[in-house]
Amino acid sequence: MVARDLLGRHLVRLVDDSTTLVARIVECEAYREDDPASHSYRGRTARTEVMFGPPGHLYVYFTYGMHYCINVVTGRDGEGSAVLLRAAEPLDGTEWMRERRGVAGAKTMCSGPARLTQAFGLGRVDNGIDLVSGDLFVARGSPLPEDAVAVSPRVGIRSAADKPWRFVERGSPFVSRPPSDWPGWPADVEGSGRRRRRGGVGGGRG
DNA sequence: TGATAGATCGGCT
DNA sequence: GCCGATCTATCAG
Repeated sequence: MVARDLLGRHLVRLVDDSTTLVARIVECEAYREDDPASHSYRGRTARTEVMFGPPGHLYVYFTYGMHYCINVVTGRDGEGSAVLLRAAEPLDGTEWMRERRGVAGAKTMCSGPARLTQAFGLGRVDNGIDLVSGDLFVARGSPLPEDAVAVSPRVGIRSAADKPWRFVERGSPFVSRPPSDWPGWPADVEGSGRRRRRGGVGGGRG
């Protein structure tokens, strides 16, 4: 599975001659065309067009009115599959990221899909860029051994929430939300914390 | 045309 | 721990 294979690899962006951003991917989620939680589930639209394009491209989407998230398109041309990059451990270029993020701590620098996107200075304009020939790409990094990978249900979705298509590095402090089966994190997924509120979000227009 | 849900984060209590 | 901000696509009528 591609999503699992991305863990431990390095996300690299060449900003300019003196600045290179490197972050080690510690958390990601798989989204497929036949997956109700995926943007591509309802078919090809102008927004999800990139997802259906050839693999190795970047799919950037905007959500909740204020956040961008980045995905790596994995499916063949015409297939709407992608992997959401949820969290990473900053390795290099952290000062540049810090300016972008406005936070000091490394732990919260990239610990969330929107945070990671912001830290790398990515946005809507980067939607559809080529991850092979451009200045943003995924390097080999250090692939994780099998026993270092934890699998859990995905975060923040209602449909297909039972699908264990979220992959995280076991024990990493840089993940967005530790899975419920980690020691010291009882029942985080279902019980406490962020329940999806209802009725307060819709209707907004800009 | 209007209503609703959504792969979130940060601030305030 | 809870709530607000604010854009986009889809569905219903």
